[in-house]
Amino acid sequence: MSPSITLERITALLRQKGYKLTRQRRAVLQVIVTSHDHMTPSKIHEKVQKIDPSVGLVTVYRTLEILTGAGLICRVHTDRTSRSYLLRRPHGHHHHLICSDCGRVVDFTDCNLHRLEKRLAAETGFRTEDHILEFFGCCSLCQETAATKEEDRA
Amino acid sequence: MSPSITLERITALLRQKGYKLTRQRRAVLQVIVTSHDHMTPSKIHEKVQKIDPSVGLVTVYRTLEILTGAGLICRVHTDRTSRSYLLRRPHGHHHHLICSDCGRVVDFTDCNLHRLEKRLAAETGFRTEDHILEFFGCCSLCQETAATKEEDRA
DNA sequence: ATCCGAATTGAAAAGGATTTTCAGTTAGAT
DNA sequence: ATCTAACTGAAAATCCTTTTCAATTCGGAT
Ligand SMILES: [Mn+2]
Ligand SMILES: [Mn+2]
Ligand SMILES: [Zn+2]
Ligand SMILES: [Zn+2]
Repeated sequence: MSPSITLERITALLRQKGYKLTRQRRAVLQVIVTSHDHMTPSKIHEKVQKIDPSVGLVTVYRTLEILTGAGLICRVHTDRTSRSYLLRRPHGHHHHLICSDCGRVVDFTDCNLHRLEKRLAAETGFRTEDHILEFFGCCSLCQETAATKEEDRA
Repeated sequence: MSPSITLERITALLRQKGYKLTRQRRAVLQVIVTSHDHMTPSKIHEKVQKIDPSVGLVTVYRTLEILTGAGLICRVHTDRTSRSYLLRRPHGHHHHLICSDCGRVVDFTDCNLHRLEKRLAAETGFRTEDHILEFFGCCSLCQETAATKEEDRA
């Protein structure tokens, strides 16, 4: 079992990489660590401003770039125009189950695409090096909520 | 074997849907039908202008929207900021093998993710409804090119 | 072949996301 | 406490995409 990603662990890693731990960065980190949803830079900024209204959107962008470079956050792939980020919880290769209702993301690590990759290589001559895989749907919490509403109506 | 997607077939379908077949739209269609690469609106515009320099970028965007609505083109999911489109060759649900060297896209239809979806539903309670799956790598042509260069050096 | 009206067009402006610039501020080593 | 490179916010610049609007064009009706 790998250790969970805590604020302390992240700040230690950033400090180790030579980054300063500013008031602004702490606020951005706090927002990201305490959320299970994927969030756009703008949404993160909105939440950060509740902690510290003086933090600018540009600083959010800059912090997200650092965190991406350090492998501490993931981007989720959606059809939206703006990017969307999330704390990287599993350390290695993994994928996301994204709730279309609430934005919650559940991670999974075992995608088992080797067989498919091998078949495609044989059929098309294509040598695969990487892949994107994201599932969209409804998380268990939102299913419960929907079920409860259904009951109330009865 | 489903019939191949020809320019005639597409224009017939658009006309049937009540769209006018303008000079500009014909140019955009020609560019898309004759390419196996995914292309950004800007790249498409560039190619369209070689056929007809008077066509504006805005018209390319508008035509892409119509073609998307009619299910005649696909978007590919990459890390780039701008969108990228491609003629939709398989009719139904399918995915892409995208060459990182030349941009060529090879389609495949049989993703076989049902088992994985079932396992994830059992493990996480998540009910999946849709997914994105794209492979990145090197197409057979670019592998040959690379191999030839390697030989020449010897 | 000509006419007509709605659909379509290009140019320009607006919009939205992200990046760059720059002068002032600050974290953290000494 | 001092110092300096790293960091910051505001504003401007860049991209990509959409909207607006007056002029043009397609294609059905004459
Ligand atoms: Mn992730
Ligand atoms: Mn496709
Ligand atoms: Zn949910
Ligand atoms: Zn290639």
